[in-house]
Amino acid sequence: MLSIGEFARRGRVSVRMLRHYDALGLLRPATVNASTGYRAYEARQLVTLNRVVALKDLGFALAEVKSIVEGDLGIAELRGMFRLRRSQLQAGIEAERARLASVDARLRFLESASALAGAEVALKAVPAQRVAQLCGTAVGFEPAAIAPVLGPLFRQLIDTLAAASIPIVGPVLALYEESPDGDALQVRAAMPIGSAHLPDDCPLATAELPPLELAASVLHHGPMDDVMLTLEQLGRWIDASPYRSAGYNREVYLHCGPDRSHWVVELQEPLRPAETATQGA
Amino acid sequence: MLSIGEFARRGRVSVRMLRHYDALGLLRPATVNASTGYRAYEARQLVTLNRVVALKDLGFALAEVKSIVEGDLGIAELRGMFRLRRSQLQAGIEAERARLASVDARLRFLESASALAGAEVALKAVPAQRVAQLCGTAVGFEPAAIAPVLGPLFRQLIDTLAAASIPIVGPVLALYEESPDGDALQVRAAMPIGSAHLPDDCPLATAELPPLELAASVLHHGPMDDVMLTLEQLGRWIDASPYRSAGYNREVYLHCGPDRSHWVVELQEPLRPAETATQGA
DNA sequence: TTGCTCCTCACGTCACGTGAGGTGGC
DNA sequence: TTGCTCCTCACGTCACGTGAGGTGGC
Repeated sequence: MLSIGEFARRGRVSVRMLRHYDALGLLRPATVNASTGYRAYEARQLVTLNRVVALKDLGFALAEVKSIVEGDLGIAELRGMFRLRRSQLQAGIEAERARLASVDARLRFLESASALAGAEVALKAVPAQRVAQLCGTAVGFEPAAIAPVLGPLFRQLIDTLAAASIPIVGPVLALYEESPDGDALQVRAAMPIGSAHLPDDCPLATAELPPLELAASVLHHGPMDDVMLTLEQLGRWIDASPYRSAGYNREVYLHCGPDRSHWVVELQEPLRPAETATQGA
Repeated sequence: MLSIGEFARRGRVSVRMLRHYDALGLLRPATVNASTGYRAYEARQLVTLNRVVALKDLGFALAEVKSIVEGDLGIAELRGMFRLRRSQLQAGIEAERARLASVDARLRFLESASALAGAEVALKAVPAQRVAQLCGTAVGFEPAAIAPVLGPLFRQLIDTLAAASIPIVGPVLALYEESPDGDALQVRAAMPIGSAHLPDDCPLATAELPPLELAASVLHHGPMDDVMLTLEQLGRWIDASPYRSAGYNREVYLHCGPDRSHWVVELQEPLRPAETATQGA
């Protein structure tokens, strides 16, 4: 028989953990002294303790560990628990990898001199353009919600124009508007087509994009997942300028080949002078 | 100005989170109605909210998020935080991968018929053997603590015997004993050498391994990281038998090539009859 | 008046860590 | 008597979720 301290040392766990497992009914001491309350464990209980620790280390909650070690689960239920845990682990690894990629992007950003100066933000005017366009709706405002909407729109737009032999006169654009209920984002994919005429059976709409009298322009390099970093830089530049944002920014896809890390996208944020600013929502 | 409900919907967060961020001083509403306590946010605060959410999603604690968004960190400190987070993420991914491998091993184990029957556990007697041996100390009892100790011992043992041209008469063994203070594990790598004579300058010791009059034997297939599963199976078999464990098991490395998933290791657990059993610690 | 939104406590979550305050055996 | 180990509360951790109980504007 081992005292709780001995048992804890042998099992490489804390005394507090053993008391906790006792309280949960997960691992009860073999005997408890009725007068002193001292717990006593048998050496063979180390096997159970090791199982508990191993299962806990796999990420099971103690309630799950309890049902597993108590052996009142059928083989099918056991398999179910482990399969569930496996899929959770896989999903967790994927999520962590995405986080790591994002942290890496921020580090690259911090280490590039551009992050310090923000020197490439420039004021410009954007002329009106005639475009062929397609619309969609994204459920969120973040890049991960927009990409799966915008991607297919771009593809359909390009394929349709190519099939109709419409000449393209500039890089493809993305434009955003709030949806009426304010909960979603209207996404617009647009391609400049000059004065070209669309065939009657064409599923695309034409539109006249209004000019931007005054816009802040900056180039984003890399995958659009990281565009928030460049947008933050743009936001800081605008905050320090005598202007304020006057709406959602346009995206001009200057270079978008198969390697997403080499994309170049111009962000054009419409501006208005600060004195009359009422922040566009 | 937006009510807390509006702001929460736009920012895709809960109202409770906004109140929490207010309480922490992480994101204060632009104004608070002095009589009603109603919070009011400006639309431009959505930018800050999005930064907060993005940083939180990267796994930063709210206190860290606060110091980052407040901008009172130098570029070096920022870099330090992101580098730390990166290494934490990398370590976390590695740990999750190890867990996943372990869960997979358990699933394979559950799905193999052997897990159900445990039929290959057998009683046997192990004769005495003369061995050359090397000893080491592992800081823990788990496979991950033992492997880095045992591996080099095996390699040194095999290399030394080969250099001395000592013929080997059986598979290599591992034996375990508790260290005197009970906190660590003595690890012994042993190679049967029959009656061969070791040269005087040989760093190896010879020893006579005592026989095991009665042992439970089972084969473990796969990497030793998963040996606990087979040991559990062995433990259940012994529990159901009229015997009890009488010490640490020996490991006989029958097949241990470069592909660890094809290893075959016999586990030999010394037994004594249950009636006289006092569990050897 | 009925809904709806807003408010402030305050408890619960999860697996313990960490004292506080006290007791029992060498 | 002094250490050492053991005991039982009970609060703190972290980022909120979830009521409870109440108020203000349409």
